[in-house]
Amino acid sequence: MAATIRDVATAAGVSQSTVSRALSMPELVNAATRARVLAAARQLGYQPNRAARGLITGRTGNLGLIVPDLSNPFFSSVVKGVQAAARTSDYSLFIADTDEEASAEVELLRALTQQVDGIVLCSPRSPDAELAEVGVDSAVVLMNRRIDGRPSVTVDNADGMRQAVEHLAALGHERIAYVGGPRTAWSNGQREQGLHRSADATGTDLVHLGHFPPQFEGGVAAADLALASSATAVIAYNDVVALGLLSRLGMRGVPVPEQISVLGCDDIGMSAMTHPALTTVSIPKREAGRAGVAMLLALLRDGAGAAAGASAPHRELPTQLIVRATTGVAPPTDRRTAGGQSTKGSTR
Amino acid sequence: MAATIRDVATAAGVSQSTVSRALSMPELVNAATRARVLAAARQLGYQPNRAARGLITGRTGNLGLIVPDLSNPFFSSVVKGVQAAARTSDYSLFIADTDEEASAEVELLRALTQQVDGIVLCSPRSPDAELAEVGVDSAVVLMNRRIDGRPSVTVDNADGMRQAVEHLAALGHERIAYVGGPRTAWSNGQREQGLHRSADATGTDLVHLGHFPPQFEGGVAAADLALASSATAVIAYNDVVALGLLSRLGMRGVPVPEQISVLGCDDIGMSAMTHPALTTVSIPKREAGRAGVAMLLALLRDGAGAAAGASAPHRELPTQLIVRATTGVAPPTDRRTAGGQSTKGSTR
DNA sequence: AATCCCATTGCAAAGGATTGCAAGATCCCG
DNA sequence: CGGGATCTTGCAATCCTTTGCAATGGGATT
Repeated sequence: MAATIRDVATAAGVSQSTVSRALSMPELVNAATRARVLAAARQLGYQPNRAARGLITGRTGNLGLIVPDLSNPFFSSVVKGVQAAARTSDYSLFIADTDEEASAEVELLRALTQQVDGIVLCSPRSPDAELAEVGVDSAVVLMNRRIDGRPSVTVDNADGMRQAVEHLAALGHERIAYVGGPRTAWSNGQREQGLHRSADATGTDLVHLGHFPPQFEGGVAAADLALASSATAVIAYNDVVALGLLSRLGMRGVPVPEQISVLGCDDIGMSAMTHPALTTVSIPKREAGRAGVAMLLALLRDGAGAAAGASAPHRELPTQLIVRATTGVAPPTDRRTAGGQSTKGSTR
Repeated sequence: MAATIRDVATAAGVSQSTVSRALSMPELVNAATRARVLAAARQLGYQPNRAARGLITGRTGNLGLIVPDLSNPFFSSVVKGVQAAARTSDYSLFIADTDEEASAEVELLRALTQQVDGIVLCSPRSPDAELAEVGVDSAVVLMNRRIDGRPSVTVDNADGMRQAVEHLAALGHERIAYVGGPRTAWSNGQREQGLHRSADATGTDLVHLGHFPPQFEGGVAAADLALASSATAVIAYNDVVALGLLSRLGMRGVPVPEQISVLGCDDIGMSAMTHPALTTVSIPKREAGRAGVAMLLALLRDGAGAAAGASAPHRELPTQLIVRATTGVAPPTDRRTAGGQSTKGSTR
């Protein structure tokens, strides 16, 4: 049905090879011939068949992206960055969502690997060991996860937490609660480390409330624990969780930030729009997506094998605290546990 | 590098054709031979090269999905439905985001068309005419848009609006404002029609506030107009816009639903989580995604050409009003414009 | 004028899988 | 035991491009 290279060749009165060259290595063919070929190609609406090309060149012109949850605004932003970068480089993008299931990751990785030239694996939940054995043959860039010897793009989570803790400490908070994300999320580990270090450095207490699903409901569930912890500030694993916190706090009539300060992470669009607007550690999501693709393409250019060697490229993007309205000066000591009293939980 | 069908053939001591048949038409080959082939294939980790297969069969095993904005929760839900359905049918999915730009649609459609067997085009913003000339060669299922002679999946927007208006009328509202979505969105037109019809039927006034971007900011911008319109209830094009409305109303200190009721559309996850929780017209998003894929696959099975004929399949999914907390009885007449007084705009 | 070079172009071989056709084997029935 | 039907299996063509190699022809050099 569609025009093939033969049709173009016939129409232009040349051989297939000449058509092929006219299109992909223009300097090798005579200007006049090239013009004739291009005209014929345009007129027939010719577009090279990517399957056939892929068959012989061994490259597909496709990239893959695997994320834990497309409906998480953090990931949609990353996706947009990846998408934009892929498109400007003339690559098409396969996107797969694992629904936060670690087992789906390797499976998808395997399924995708043969149809793409490279994969951006975003925030993988699988243990290092499983990840290690996959994707050795195709280029894979890890995002939000660092494994020795593998290319990766990360953000400086620890520094973000440092900014957050210092901000809170400066406001007089002495006891800070952390609502943890998935145990399997590398970035969660990073944040906890940064948190502990900064808490020590500033001499503030850090109470870890546990691990919660990185969703709104997770925050809702954590809110009461936060209140009962007698902390005057809560840092959430991400903004969505922070929104959940805010929601439950509002429901219980706890004024934010008067009684308790709330701080998120990611800076999703929604965060600026709540009341009060959420103070958060901003992550350059789109930029991360773009960087991932850039790294992938560089890998492909230099030969994927080369990168498997000792020096896997790594890029770390900065984070930035955005102070909005959910953080304020710590309440005077006597008011500290006032709001939490309605629940009969201990203050610990 | 990877094992090819030849390797398997050699290992199993049969010809390539036998391997091919053993894998894709098992009943045609002797049980013993088949077992031998399968063993060899498994042992070598053989996976058929999709490009090569696609070259000869003319099918890629891929589907495409085009949406206006991946970061809109409505679309992420649709994506999830499409994704799930595609995966269970062993298709891979290309996803493209047009960033709400109509021109990107045809472009992407064209680019994608050669790499996929079929495309789900979700909520296209392009005019009918442009859409008509594209994708005649590959199967395209329209979603949230109906064009004669083209397969489509839609939801019963008009009925959703009927439910909304009747709900409000029953609560005593006599003047309802509508915050319109993009002029180019088919579903917006449908909603307006349903709105007018139901307003007439119930004898309520309908005031159209104009067209706004289908984002949070759109709702923020529309809130003041709504207040000034002296309507006692506002229906928003979608939930995200409704959230924007709520935010701005909150900022102005207008109590919802005491002074004004707010009603959204889509039922995105967030809607149930706001305070007060948003009354909305729920759309079966995932189901729509699944239905789109199902239709696409049916089309492919029956030969895409056949469907181009007179009877393009169409499926309309129901909508369902979900009453939550942002709608309440209309305020008594004397209070009607009270809250709006702080702005000096007229009550019209 | 003979030689050599270079630019340009065509031939034909991949690349990996599917599939129509035909051949060989097996089996049943008369 | 012969003939036909039924299973199995292999051969070889085909899908569309890319690309190494060779051939052609003209121009420049000696």
